[in-house]
Amino acid sequence: MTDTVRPGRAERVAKLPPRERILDAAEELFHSEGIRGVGVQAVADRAGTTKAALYRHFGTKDALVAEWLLIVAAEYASAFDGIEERWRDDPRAQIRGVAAFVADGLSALSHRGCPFVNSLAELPDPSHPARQVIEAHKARQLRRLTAMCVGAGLADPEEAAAEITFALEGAQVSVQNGSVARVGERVVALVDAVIAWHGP
Amino acid sequence: MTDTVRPGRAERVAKLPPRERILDAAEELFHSEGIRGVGVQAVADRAGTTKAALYRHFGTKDALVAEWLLIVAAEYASAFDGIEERWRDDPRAQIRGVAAFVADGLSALSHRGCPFVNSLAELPDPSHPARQVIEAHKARQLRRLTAMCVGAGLADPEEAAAEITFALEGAQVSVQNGSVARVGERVVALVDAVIAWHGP
DNA sequence: ATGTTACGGTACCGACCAGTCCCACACGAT
DNA sequence: ATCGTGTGGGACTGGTCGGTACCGTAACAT
Repeated sequence: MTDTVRPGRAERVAKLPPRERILDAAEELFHSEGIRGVGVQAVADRAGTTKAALYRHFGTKDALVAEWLLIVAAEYASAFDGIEERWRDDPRAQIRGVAAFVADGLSALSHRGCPFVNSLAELPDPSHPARQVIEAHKARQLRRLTAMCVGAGLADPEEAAAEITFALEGAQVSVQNGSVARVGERVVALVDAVIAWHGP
Repeated sequence: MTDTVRPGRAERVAKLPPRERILDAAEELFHSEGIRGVGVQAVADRAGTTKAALYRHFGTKDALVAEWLLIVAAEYASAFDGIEERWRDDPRAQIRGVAAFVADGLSALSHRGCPFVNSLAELPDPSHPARQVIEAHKARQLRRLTAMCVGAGLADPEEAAAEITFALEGAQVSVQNGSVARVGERVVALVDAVIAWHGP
């Protein structure tokens, strides 16, 4: 009775090559359970493949972690692209769009915070291959935010971008421990205030 | 020649009872290497004692983690006490004092961020004994910050306290990845701006 | 002197870890 | 038909993990 035509989870993604399935599984498990809390066997199992295939493609757990974060960084970057595209000549609205994007991400159920921040907490070794991915992503994000602040004509764009970064990161952290309520609205309000504060 | 009178690290703290030495070792190792990255054997070694003694006192690694965080929370609380005492009838200065306190903590070399946030990233299990310690601490800190905002006569103290919390948490996160410069000054500036923004 | 207690030391357990190896099978190209 | 390649399956290694049990001893109270 279990072998009906209804495709199970493993079969739904069975059409993708093993490499993509492994990355999907890593995405899900690393984010929800933590990197060190997930063994490569568990990743291979959820991907419907084996450890051998995993090591054939990535060579190392650390490399898999780095590649996973690289994909997440690309997703963030394309979200930024969409925001810049949508409010093409209104940098102020772009900044608000970024804040709204983060606020939306907060409502994801059982939110575990920013994958980069969590990974940073789990990987204290500065030579870990994932570290440069994280730092590059954060630096790039700050650069884009700074460019938006420049475009918005803010008096001190670097300062404003830094403060907005604090707000966004802080909101993602605060949503993990349930102390602060209505985090989404409040981070948007704070970013708005920062824009107004530095505005022309 | 190695058994001179110069006391080694183990002897410097040898006067403290084993329980305190274990907690000191846990503090150091858990914070710098991460909870899951440190074995109980390593904690016992650095404490100059044995795993047996560690388990006699704490029963479980998880319990040791919880007790460590309890101590850190108490240290934060007493720092808040000192700040409230120092600017006894100037709540606005108290808030700035909190921001300066956090900013000072950022300059600690090889800063690994807030132990509570890092632990949260490492302990996704909501039933972990350390989780309630973390949540209680964060809630308490927000409550005290809100009280300061009330005392300062801010228009919307809950909102202001939440935004200040975002700023402080975000600064601690941002200092881990070196993307943002001058984090200390900037978080103080942001908190100042929030006060002014909500102020009467 | 005697008993109690906490201590340091160590051997040990079962479980899990990252990583390796070999095998049988399905496929596509020639 | 044959070959090479990537695959899923599983056994295996060496090491580390959290946690337990046992022992001899030093400190202290009585």
